[in-house]
Amino acid sequence: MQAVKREWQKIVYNALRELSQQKGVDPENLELAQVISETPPKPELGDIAFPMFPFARVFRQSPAQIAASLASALTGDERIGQAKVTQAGPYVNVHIDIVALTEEVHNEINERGDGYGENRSMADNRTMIEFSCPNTNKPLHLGHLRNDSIGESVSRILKANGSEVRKVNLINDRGIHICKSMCAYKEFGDHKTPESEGQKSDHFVGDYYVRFDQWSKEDPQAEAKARKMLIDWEAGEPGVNELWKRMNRWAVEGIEETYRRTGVSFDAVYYESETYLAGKEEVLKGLDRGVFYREEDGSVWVDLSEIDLDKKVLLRSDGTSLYLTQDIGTAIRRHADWPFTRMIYVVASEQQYHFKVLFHVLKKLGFQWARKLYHLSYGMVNLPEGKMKSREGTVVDADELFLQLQDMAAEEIRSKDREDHVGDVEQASAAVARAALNYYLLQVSPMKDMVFDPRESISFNGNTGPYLQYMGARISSMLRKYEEQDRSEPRGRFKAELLVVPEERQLIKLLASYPEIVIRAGEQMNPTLITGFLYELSRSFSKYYHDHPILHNEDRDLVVSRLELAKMVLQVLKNAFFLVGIPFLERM
RNA sequence: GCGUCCGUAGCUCAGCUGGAUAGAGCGCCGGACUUCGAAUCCGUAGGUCGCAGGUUCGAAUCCUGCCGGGCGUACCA
Repeated sequence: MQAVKREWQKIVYNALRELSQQKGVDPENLELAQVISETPPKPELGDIAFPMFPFARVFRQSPAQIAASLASALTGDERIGQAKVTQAGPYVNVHIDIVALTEEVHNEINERGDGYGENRSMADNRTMIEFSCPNTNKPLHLGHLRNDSIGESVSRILKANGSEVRKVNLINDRGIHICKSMCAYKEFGDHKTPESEGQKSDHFVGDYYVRFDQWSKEDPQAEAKARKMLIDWEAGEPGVNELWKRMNRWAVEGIEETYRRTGVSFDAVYYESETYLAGKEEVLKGLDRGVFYREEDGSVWVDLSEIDLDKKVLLRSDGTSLYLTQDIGTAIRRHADWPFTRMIYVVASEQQYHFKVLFHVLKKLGFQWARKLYHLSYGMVNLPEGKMKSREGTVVDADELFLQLQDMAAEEIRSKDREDHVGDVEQASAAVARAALNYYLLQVSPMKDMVFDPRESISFNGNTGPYLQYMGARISSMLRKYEEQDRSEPRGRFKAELLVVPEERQLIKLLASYPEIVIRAGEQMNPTLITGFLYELSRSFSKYYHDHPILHNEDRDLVVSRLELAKMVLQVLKNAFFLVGIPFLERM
């Protein structure tokens, strides 16, 4: 569709130049960039619109007059082929040759299949993208789910644009908060295990983190014990190390199970316990080179006045490192492991300051790639009742939420008497839950805070993931019906010129625009463009097949032509589904 | 205080590089199943696009100021 627009932009531009010569206006006053293409507000008006406002001055004519001259000049011109050009007020409207476009899109989608929409615009990119980054003291919550959805989706979108992509996770497996759950387990664990308690292992660990909180309120010694444990851990004390390994394994295994559930994966996993010392070394090197300075108490600082910020500690007075220090080490190590052309951090907006500082420090250290670091920040997820607060226990647990959605989906399948049709109810309901979750989370621009309404997200009416899946399942169902039909009848042939109703025209244009949507989503790193497109395509098709029978037609050619259109829609739905983590279902 | 992001219908959100009467979903009210699965479709009502200026032929969109809100501004992560 973009190609068609560009082509018309040139035709209109050339026609304008010719017109200018007739009027005795210097054509050099006209620029191609001034010829802006738009979409008319109503499809009856045309497919592409060119406003004539910018040319009123040079022509010393009203935009409407220019539009009228241009439309009549182009009408009958052989350059426009089967298309039509009309004037509507100050606009020149083009009614494109839809049959040609239909044939083109049909060929394109059939040839490229799952690859339709992919392009090579980012072919020279090696993108590393970090997301999720859980702590090993508690299970994932709703905030992580938004992070994961965005990270996974953006990764897929960048890949679709030709970039090489490496998804990395950074597991925060050390520090005082990890020691707290360990301490509580040591105190109250009584050799229990997730197996003995029949509990998901990360939840098992998380419960001890909560237990520590209670404990520290009753016993002032608790905090001291945790601090002591951190020192022992850093010293490599065997008993502590043993406990740490055990509990981390439980936490990580549980979290990985959640990833499998929600459809998230990584190409590489980093552990802070393995990289935190590297940061310290880098800071000390920077200190030697005079990039940083040392205070009297021994702490190491960076002066941020160059970026209008204050100053920041990089190493504590006792020599231990901080979050920022670790991230410095991790970044350097990652670039050494896999030299990227750019790196994206998917992290909540509350850490904007942190990344501003981190990127600046890396630049100061002289790393060229530091200018290619990007913080993809996203807003908070709130509940209809208000904010999630861990202290008040209003944090929505990821597993709990997912299972709740899955139950609702299963209930819906049962209430519609569809168990026999879907086969494995559990699998189908899990797929529906995934669609509901990912679509709901990716519908909102990442930057914005959002409200997650569990009830609305699990609703199967309206603008939801399950609705989109339903569209895919319905088309699949039609295709099956057609295959089951009596084969003795002669099959029809696909004829683009039979697809003439407005809804078909609309669908063709949507299908043709998909590749440019993928490009824009990639440039902006914004899955919203894909979710918006998906909804529009689904709604258009839904209305279309509701009003226009596909299989029930006398004309066999029309049946095949409409069926081919349905197949195209299905293919594009599938392709876009993949980019936003909606599982495709043949039946539901 | 400073930094940063946000402020569009009762609620949740779209709105491409500024362009023709600002769009969806939910909710409300009212229609459509002897025909491809009604998890659907159609229609009605509902908006001074926070406020005030500015740039422009034209502003929800760009600029400035104000008002309201989120987040940050730790030798926490």
